[in-house]
Amino acid sequence: METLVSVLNDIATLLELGDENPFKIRAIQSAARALDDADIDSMSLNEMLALPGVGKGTGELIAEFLETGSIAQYHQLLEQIPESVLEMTRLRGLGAKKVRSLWKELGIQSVNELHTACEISRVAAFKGFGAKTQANILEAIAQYRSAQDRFHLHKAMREAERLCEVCRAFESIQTVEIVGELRQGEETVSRIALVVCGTDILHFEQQCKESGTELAQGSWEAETLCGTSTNDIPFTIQWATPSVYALCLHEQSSQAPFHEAFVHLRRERGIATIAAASEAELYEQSHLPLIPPELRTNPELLSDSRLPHTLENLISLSDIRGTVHVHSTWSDGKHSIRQMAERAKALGCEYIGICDHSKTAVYANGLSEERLKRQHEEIDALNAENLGIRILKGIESDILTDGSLDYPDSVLETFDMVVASVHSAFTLSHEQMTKRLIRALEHPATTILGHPTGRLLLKRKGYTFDVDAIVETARKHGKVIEINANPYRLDFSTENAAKAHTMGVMLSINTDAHNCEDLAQMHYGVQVARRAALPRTAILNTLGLDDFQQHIQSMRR
DNA sequence: GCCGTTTTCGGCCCGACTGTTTTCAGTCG
Repeated sequence: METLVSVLNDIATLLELGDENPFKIRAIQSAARALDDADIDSMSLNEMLALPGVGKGTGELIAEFLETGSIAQYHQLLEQIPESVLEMTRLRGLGAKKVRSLWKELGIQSVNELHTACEISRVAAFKGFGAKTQANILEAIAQYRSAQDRFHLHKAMREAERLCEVCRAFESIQTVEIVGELRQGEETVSRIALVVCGTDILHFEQQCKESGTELAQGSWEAETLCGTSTNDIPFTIQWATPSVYALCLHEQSSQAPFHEAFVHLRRERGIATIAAASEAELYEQSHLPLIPPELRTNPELLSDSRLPHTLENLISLSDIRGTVHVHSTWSDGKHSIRQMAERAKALGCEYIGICDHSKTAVYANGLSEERLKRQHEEIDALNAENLGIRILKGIESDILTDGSLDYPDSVLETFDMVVASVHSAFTLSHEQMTKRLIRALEHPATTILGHPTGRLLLKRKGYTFDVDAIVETARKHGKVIEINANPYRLDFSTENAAKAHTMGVMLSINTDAHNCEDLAQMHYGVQVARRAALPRTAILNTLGLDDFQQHIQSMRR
């Protein structure tokens, strides 16, 4: 979906492809950046026009977009430059300059043509490019294509919830449930899946047709409506009558082998009926405790003697007592410390750990030692107001290339907690990166290793290092490893989180929120932990304020 | 195109990394 920020950035890229004045391009990009960094959803046009970096020219574009939902200049540019050329700039490692020379001098007009050109080594032979670049392009294309039919959780979830609302408004529908990959907590999803319950399918079909939504364009396959949402995410809506609804929910919210084993077990236990009011009732009929969708993967779980214990202790969102590793306007966040704290409190948190970027992260407005002092004064003042939530002084310290942290020890001592993260030099060797992370974990000031692998889902693989050695170092020094709940990251993964827990390392589920809304993404991280079957005791931020503070203080010794 | 002043033009331009080059252009966070 085109947003104001994405259209402005596309205009800038198109101008760059057309060899416009670089300073003009940068001006548009910096206006787009200013809008992206600001909280524009709650801003008036005049407030947007007052942002630094927004002047007369971009101001007119913004006004046009707000009024018409589009920008004429964008469409004019697309008449001169094919959209498929613009698409090539989405490939990792290819910017507008390289794409322009491929397009203008080699006549390559699309990702497909670029792929062919690489395969016959036409690109490697071209000036400014070489064998390595060609190989990188092929890898970028493979990555791009594999990401094309998958979607980030939060984008699919937003669409799924909207489709649910549409269905809920139909008289023909009694209940609606999101199922499939979203409900099971996959890292990314290929489609949105809903199950709807009702008694009159013809009435439902009719209401879909008349809804004026994407449901009208869908096609029916048996009792399932298939289509594509306005954000180009495929969806399926399965129709179920009340008697089969619960079983249908179960089937659509489980891995196939698990569901088959479940049905088989029911048959073995002589359960003849398929009717049940809910999944809970299905499990009750089967003399089993309710297994949540995240764990419906391995059929062996059904006969696991530890199952009741696992389920009783399984982490859930309501166990979370605090949110640490969040950003504010002091670095690259959209909202102030006060705003973040108030929202966290509304979400039920007892404490919030403000961890803005450290000084090396210049592009993210990282904090100088001087600004840190002022930030700490602000936090002291806010805490003195008794907001009903404790604000902890934290930092997301860059782990420098040699594994050291970003401030001298005298400064590091002033924080309640330190999240240590890698933001640069991703391409160190396996050995060097391992050494780097070990050194960071060995620092007494380090509390949590942030987004440990550095992966960006559908975009970038993590850096390479010895996961076992890092987990072992964390165990040895009593350090905590993050499960970053941001749907672009989900880092540590379920597999790694399970490994860390097995090896005796605590994890912390952190949103890494850069604005108030993202504080509500905690549940994506909780899903990662639930898929790993982690108990609440494995998660640092299930501790209440006093225990949490005691724990992080004891880690320094 | 934006900005700011030594103010209506001229400068803007982080810094690390990569891959291509033999000194630098392009990309990215």
